[in-house]
Amino acid sequence: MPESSGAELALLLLGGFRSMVDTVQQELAERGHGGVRPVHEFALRAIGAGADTASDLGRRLTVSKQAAAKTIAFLEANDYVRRESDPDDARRKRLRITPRGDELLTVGQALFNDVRAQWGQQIGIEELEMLEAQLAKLVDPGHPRLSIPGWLASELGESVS
Amino acid sequence: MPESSGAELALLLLGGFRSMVDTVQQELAERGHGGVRPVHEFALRAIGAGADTASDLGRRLTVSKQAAAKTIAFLEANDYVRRESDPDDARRKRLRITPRGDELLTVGQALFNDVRAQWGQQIGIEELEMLEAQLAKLVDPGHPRLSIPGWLASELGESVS
DNA sequence: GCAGATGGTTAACCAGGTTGTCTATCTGGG
DNA sequence: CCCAGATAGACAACCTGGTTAACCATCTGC
Repeated sequence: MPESSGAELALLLLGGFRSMVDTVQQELAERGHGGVRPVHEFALRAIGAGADTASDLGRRLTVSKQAAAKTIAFLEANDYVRRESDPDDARRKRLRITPRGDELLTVGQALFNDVRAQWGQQIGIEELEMLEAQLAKLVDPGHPRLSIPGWLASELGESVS
Repeated sequence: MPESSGAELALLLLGGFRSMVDTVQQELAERGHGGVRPVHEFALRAIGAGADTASDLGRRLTVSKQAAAKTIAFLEANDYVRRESDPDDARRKRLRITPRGDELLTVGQALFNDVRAQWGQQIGIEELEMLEAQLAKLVDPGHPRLSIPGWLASELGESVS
């Protein structure tokens, strides 16, 4: 069997993902957001989409609340979110995105879109859209756990505004 | 337009990769290769392709020789490779794939191809081939890092343990 | 023949996840 | 009204894959 091996396809997909993410990460670093990784941006997006406590964020990311807390710790330490106590429930620490956090989301989104636009130039926008459509057909039929689209696609669609 | 955000595309790529890899990994486990993860298979492939020492493997996977050594340790412990001393260079421990390792490669390849074939049925084989061709155009072939970043590696890990 | 490159090992550490345990705080049924 | 149980969060120990750094043994080239 010649060049079209399934393993190669897998590597292509991973390579594509990495390529996008690496580019965005690097540009982000050059814009004053060094150290930010995709996982942080995704978490921030989930917070923007309504996950206002650590436990809640954990649920949305299908990750333990402790893991979510660690991510939040990073976001707080870097002034992307603030944690303020909830007057209605003393157990909770409500999460609020800071202006800097908003800025990160905006810039991040724009950078991802830039990469995508770049790709569109390389292979043609229509081809790119077809690629997306077909990938969506293949990926969406949800794999059991956290095939990503489930927990993120909705949040990703909407801007944080 | 939420429809075509770059971030979403990135997630689609990741989702596609994960989807393939999860499937293969699961099938592998059912065929007596439990605990094997993509990184192991890729490493084994690299060894098969000529990486016959730990340092060499590290270079091919763009990973430190120490990291490569850890992977090799797993492969050796599970009887996928053997390490034998090199008569021509006492520093080296040459890597040789065992029959079981060969079997893993064969089965793994077949499983990946199965998934790919499945995808071909879902969206049409021609469409799939086009998708591959375009992806290949986009992914820098000179930068084919196989290495999986830590934050992703954990996602690829088995939660069974 | 020796300086320097190279292979391998070990150790300390990091990042992000996990589970388990503990406290404080809500909440609902008797 | 009160206590059992659920929930939020914090902390600790541990796992997995990576990273550097340091070190020894062994080649290699001038």
